[in-house]
Amino acid sequence: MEGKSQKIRTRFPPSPTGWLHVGNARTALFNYLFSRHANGALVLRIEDTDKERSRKEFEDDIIEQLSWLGLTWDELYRQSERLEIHTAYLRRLLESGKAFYCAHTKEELETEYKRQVGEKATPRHVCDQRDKGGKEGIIRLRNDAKTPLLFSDLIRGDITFNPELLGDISIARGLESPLYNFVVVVDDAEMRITHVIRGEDHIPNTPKQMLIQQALDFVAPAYAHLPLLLGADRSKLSKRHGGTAVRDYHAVGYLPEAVVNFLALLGWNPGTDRELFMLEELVKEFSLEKVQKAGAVFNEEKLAWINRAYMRSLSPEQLASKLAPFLEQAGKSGMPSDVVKRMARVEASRLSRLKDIEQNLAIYTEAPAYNINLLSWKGTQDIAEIKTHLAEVRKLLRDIMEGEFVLEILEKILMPYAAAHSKGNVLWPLRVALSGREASPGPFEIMYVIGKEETLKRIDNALQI
RNA sequence: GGCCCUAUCGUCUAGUGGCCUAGGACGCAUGGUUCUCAUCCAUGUAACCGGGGUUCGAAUCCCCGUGGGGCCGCCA
Repeated sequence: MEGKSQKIRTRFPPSPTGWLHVGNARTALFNYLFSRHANGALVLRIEDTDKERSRKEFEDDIIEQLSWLGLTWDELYRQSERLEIHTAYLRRLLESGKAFYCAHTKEELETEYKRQVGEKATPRHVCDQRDKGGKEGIIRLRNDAKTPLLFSDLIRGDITFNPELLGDISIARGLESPLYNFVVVVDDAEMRITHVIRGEDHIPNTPKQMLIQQALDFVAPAYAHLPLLLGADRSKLSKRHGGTAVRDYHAVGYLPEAVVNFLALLGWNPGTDRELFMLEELVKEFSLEKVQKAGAVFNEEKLAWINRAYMRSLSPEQLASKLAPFLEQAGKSGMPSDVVKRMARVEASRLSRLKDIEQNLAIYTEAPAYNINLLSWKGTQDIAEIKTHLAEVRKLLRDIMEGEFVLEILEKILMPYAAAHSKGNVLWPLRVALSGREASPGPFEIMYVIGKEETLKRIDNALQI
């Protein structure tokens, strides 16, 4: 049968009150994967009803990071631009008597709250001023519901709440200032959202939103509550766990493909042993049935491993161009592009993140200074022997043409000599002469990157010691 | 405290009653390749929270504990 079913529509509703959080990015990703998989639409909704805390730069960051990750959306809304709609629905509720102005002061509510907590009762506010017809104070939804509220979560199954524990739900500070639970319900309905996929921390909001839906005669969307992203201590991932902003990972040179891949694997699995997936492949494989119920610890080691895998799959040219911004940051934007390309080839297996290039950068950009004792392999060689080997190597290198100064040829020409004198005796001093370091890429690799002229210069420097 | 969610190696997870002496990956350890570092390869390390049921048979189903988490705003 031809499906008459409505098109699937999901939404991602961040509030622009901070840099885009990785947990939110994952929620966005799952919404993206679910809707794209079903050929549906994704709505990006900026929830900026809190004027005090919302900032344009955070909204810009949300857009920038989502774009960086390769996530796209079909419609964009700003809640602040929809006030008339919200106010109209608020009026409707007020006029029908389903909502009322609650005149209790903050102090009174606080006293009530403390009393309830003291009595070990559920904190809630059942207003005794409902029918006073007041025109001031916050607007609450009249909640007389007695029968259990049930919804069937796509990930967790049936979840039931006792509505009597909710009290009269606050839905607005006033006609012009609607609150979260109310706005979400109105916007989801207005935007014809079919599936609400959000963090598990929203489960307690769901019954409140259902009550509002009922008052407004809206059909409830399907719900899927995702497991939370956790810190190492297994509590909800937050700023105190360190880098939680997508931009932080962006800034140190994680590849967007790696971040997406890693985030997808947090709380979801393909049902096979495969671990590396590009975004399009995730779209194809994704299903809510494979989503985990328990929280997942955000483990940067695994992210780094995935990132290395993606970086190694890049060609030297591709890696070089991704490295460019980081070289600029390190003040080395003047490096010739062919040198950068060769460096990319050599460093590819040594980087976890693009920014790590800083660690070895000096090897390629400046002649080394080092302790003369370091030139001796395992401390067994004397200066004379070291110089003999370096001089011999220099002779061999001198006859190689500029254009043939590549890994394969360098190795072919020098290895026989090195092997004849026990490799370490030749290669260690050579490598130290070139790098000045105890640990570094190999001598052939360094020579390949810095070229013939610089190579000879560095050997000469060592010879003069 | 109340309500709700949840529970397999340190971490991410496979497992939907027998194929499980529980598989993969990250990490870690050891060995190999190797002038050092890294890569790569091999091997190893390590888990079904506890107790009751149900069943011929439970990691898998049920119950009760316990642990962990989330939420209890005139924030979202």
